[in-house]
Amino acid sequence: MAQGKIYVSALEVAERAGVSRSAVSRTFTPGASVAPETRRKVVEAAEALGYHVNQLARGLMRNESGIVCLIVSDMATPYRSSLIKALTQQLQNTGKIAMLVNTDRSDGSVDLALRQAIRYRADASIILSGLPDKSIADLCLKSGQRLVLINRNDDQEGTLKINLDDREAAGRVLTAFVRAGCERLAFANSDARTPSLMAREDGFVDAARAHGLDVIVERFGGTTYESGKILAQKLLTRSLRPDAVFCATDLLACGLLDAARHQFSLSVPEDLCVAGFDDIQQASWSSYDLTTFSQPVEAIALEAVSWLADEMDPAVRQSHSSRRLHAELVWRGSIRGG
Amino acid sequence: MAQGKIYVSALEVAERAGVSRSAVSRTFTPGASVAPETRRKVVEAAEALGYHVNQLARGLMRNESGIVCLIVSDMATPYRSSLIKALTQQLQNTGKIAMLVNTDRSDGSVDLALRQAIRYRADASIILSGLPDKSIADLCLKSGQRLVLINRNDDQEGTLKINLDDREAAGRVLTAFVRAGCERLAFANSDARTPSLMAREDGFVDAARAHGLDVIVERFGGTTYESGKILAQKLLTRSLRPDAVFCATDLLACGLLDAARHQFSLSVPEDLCVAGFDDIQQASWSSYDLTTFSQPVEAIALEAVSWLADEMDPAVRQSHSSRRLHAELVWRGSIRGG
DNA sequence: TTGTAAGCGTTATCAA
DNA sequence: TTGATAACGCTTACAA
Repeated sequence: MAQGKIYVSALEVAERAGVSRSAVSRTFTPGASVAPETRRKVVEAAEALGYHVNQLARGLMRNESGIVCLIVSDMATPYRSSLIKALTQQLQNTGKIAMLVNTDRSDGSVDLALRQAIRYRADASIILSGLPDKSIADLCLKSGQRLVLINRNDDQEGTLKINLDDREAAGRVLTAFVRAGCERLAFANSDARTPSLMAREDGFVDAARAHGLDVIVERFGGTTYESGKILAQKLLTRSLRPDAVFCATDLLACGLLDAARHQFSLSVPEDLCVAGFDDIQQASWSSYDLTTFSQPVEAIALEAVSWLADEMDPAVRQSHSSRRLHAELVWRGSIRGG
Repeated sequence: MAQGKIYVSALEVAERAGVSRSAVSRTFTPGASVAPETRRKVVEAAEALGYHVNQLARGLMRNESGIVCLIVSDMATPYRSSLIKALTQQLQNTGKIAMLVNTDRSDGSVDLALRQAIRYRADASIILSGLPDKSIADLCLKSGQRLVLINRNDDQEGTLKINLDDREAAGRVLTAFVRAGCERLAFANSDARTPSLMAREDGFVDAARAHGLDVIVERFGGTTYESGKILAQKLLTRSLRPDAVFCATDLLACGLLDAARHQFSLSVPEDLCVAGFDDIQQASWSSYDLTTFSQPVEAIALEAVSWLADEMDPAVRQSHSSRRLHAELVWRGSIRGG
């Protein structure tokens, strides 16, 4: 039990300033009418006393906590952490504050996180990984909490879904591979089967088929560097070795590249063309120099936060509940003939 | 204004269960005395209604919000994000929840973050970057909010300071360099001059001097990959080229390694030995294979969180207010003769 | 073990 | 513009 928390209250400020507590309240409520002289006295007293509005109480009254809950797994990953950074920053810019909840791969863990969001009466929850149970998501929505899903698709009504044009992006890599003269194509995926990963895979396979080409698909583990190395083993030991691999994420691509060069002594892009997805920092490092797609993290964060800030009636909100953002191809040296 | 948030309250649960609201409250208060039959009725009603305790109201009454504020800059960086992950996880394990505040390099930004922590009546704040103004830190402490400083040193009383044995670690790299037969030593640092970075630098320089060796010190920019590349330019174009560089962080080391190999065509560790600090993921990637020091993130998080959970009177807490953790040398291939 | 009632620090309503 | 007063949803003596 944390003891002895003794913050100064509006009442003390009011007494010191010689005004009513309502005057104090108004002084700290943007847009409330308070005489300049009164405001001055209040501000002075507040500063002298070290007064800070109690957001717990304010949230209770206003029915608006200012809290937005970020629900994430694998948050130490380059892409995830950059998204978290963008989101917290944008939230702060609009006067909100981020609460961060870690989830693991287990099914109920998103639900648990959402329950925590409800307990703290978060104004909204942004889900970066996993998918909540329908019943708990419904509870959030019914309670007036907004829900944003990033890179998942789900038919929940009243939520904002932000996605990329993964399928189309996959088609663009294929074109690049074909132009580079590649013929034996492969796709390296994790076995997680999340919507965005599958969209990249399907998009690539379909586009290849349209060109009359086949794709070797391998899936393994999570979207990690280590999985990338293993996928390299599986792909590069084949009798008909692929000459182009599209990796579902940059992390996979980095692992695959390292294995290709150091274990299989292949030259990139001469012997093997590689593309990734996410444009994490490391993709630009000269050891990788990876051609990839940039995740528009700032744009994603902006979409999410401005949708949250938007005051619109539920009907309108619903009709604007899905955003598709563009993943830009970032040309680097891992595909021939950029 | 978020409208229409309509959560079910304890009163509604009480009515449905046919008990008083205090019975409901007690049911959700661990260790409160309530008859099994009453509890059953309450739990049933709560589940049917989708009731969740309002932490805003509970925090107001109990004078304990359950919120811990994490104050961080450069949170998308590998080391920082892994520390954030460990902290949020451990906090969740003890029933607390993390609030995340982004700071930039500017001076007042930590103060602003701390003010936010005060407004939400956070039980504690953990500062990972920057240093608060004494007056505001005092306000936190006086208000009963606990303060944890990671990798900063400051003489604030009543705060927990967690540090590593940076100086000693630096001495251990020096020994390794000397054993490897290196003679022209260099230290690559950012110009940020934070306590831990300076401790590594000073420790290295002093240890070298004790061996009768000089150290070329270069400082530039932030602790980033790009700075590492620039530092490589500065160090490796010297007429007497260093044959060993200790980099203040792994990110610097990665940049320096890439420049050394790709721009200066040097072999590591044959022509140049390199060591880093932090043991970020990328240090273990085969393109880097960097000898470095591991940041004991889990141990750091554990120290912080258990100190927060500890109920002790202020006097005792003060005498236990500083922890020094050990940074373990992780041997990889960037120094000869491991 | 249970219920009643007071109080936590705010804001919103409504006269003045 | 200002001040009293009633909420907000909860916990916690205190009494039953």
